[in-house]
Amino acid sequence: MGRPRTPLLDRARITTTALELVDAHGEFSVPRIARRLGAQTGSVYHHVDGRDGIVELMRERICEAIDSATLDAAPWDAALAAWARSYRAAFAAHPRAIPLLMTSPVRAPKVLEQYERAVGLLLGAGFAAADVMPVLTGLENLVLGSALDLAAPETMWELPEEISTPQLARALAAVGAGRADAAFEVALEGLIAHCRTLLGEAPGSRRQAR
Amino acid sequence: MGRPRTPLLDRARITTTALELVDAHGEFSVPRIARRLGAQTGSVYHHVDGRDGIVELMRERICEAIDSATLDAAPWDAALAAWARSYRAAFAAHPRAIPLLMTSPVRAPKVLEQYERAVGLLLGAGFAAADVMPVLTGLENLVLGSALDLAAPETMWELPEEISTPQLARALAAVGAGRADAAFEVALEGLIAHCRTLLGEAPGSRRQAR
DNA sequence: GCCGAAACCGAAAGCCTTTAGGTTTTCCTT
DNA sequence: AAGGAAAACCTAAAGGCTTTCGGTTTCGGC
Repeated sequence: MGRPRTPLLDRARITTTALELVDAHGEFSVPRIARRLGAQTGSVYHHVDGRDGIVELMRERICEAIDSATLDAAPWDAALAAWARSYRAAFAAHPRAIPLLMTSPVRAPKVLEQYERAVGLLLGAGFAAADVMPVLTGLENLVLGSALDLAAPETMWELPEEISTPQLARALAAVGAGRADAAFEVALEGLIAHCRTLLGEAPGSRRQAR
Repeated sequence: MGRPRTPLLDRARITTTALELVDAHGEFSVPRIARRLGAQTGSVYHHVDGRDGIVELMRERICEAIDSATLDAAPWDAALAAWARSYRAAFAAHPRAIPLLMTSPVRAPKVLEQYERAVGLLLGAGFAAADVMPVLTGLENLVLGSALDLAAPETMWELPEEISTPQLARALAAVGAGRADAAFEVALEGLIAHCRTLLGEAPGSRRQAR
C-alpha cells in the first residue's frame, strides 16, 4: 500500500478503459474502471473530475478523430460537408457512447474550440448570427442520429413477441449499412441546400466575409 | 401500516409525478416519486415494471399527445409532414425527457402501433422496404433534435469562463424560438423532398401510390 | 362471513458516486 | 546529498439509488 513503483492510473488509461466498457456493455462505472486497471475505486478520482469528467474525456478522445482541417476548405459548403462526414465517421466508431454524450453538456475545451471554428466559418461566409446555431445543431443531430442507427439499430427497437408489428419488423429487417450511408448523404445535401437558402435570404445585415 | 383506505399510488399518478420531476430537475428516481406521493420506495414496484417501466410510461404519456389521425391523410407526404409536426409538438412540451427516451428501447405497445402505422403508410405509398426505416429514423432524429434545442439549448452548451469562445457565445445568444421553428420546417421539407426522390428512384416492385 | 388478491410498510442486499485521511514513493530544491 | 512537498495509491465511510422479499392491513367477490 502507498504509492506504487509504476503508476497504475492516468487520464489516458482511464479514458481507454471507459471507452472499452461502453463499447462492450453500453455503460461504464468508476468501480469497473478501477477493477480493470487493478486499482481501488477512490484512486480514480485523483486523476479525473468525477464521473462527468470521464464522459468529457471520452468525448475528447472520440473527437480527436475529427479532421478539423476540413473547416479550412473553401467554399464554406464543401468545408461543412467534409467536416460533417469526418464528424460522423468519428462517432460511428463508438456508437454506444453517443447517448452518454447527448445527456451531458459540452465542456471539453478542444471540442468547444472546434465549434468555435465552425461558427467562425459560417459567420465568415455571411450567415446571420441567429442562423448559425440552428444550422450547427441540425448538423449535429443529423450526424449523431445517423451514426447511432448506422451501427446500433437494435438499441432503439426491441420488438416484443406478444405484439404484432409485421410491417415494422419487415422494415427493420430490410435496413442495411449502405442505405444508412445513402440516407446520410442525401440528408446532408438537403441540409446544406437549406443553408444556401438562408444565406440568400438575409445577407443584408452583414456583408461578405472579412 | 398495511393497505391504506384510499390508494396512494397508481400508474397514472406515478407517471405524472415522474414527468413533473423530469420537467423540473431533468431526472427522476423511484424514491423521489414515492416521497412525493407519500409512500415508501418499495411500494412503487407493485404498480410498475421497474425504473425502465416508468420511462416507458412517460413515453406513452407524451406520445398520447401525438395526433395519429394525421397518418390517415393523403397524399402520403402531407400525412408524414403533419405527423412530424404533431410529434414535435408533443415532445416540445417535455424537452428534458427526451434524453431519457433516447437511451432506452421502445417497448410501449401504443407507440409501436403508431410506428407500425407509419411504416404501413410508407409501404403503401410505394417505398421500398429497405428505405422505410432510414426515413422514419431520420424523421425521428429531426423531430427530437428540434424539440430538444427548441426549449433547452442550455442543456447542451455550458460555456466556461476560462475559455474564450466569443463567436460561439454570440451565436448562442442570437438564437430565438422563431428561428428554431423555421429551421424545423425547412429541414422537414428537405427530408420529404428526399423521400420523393427515393420514391421516384425505385418504384419498380410496387405500383403507383395513393 | 370468508378468503384470496391488492396495496402498502419495513428491511435489506448490492450497486453506485464522492469525499476524507493515511501511507508510500518520487522528485525538486537547496 | 538531505529534506520536504507533491504525487499516487489505499482504506474507509457516507449517502443515494434500484430491486427484492416477507409481513400486515384492507378490499371485493362468493
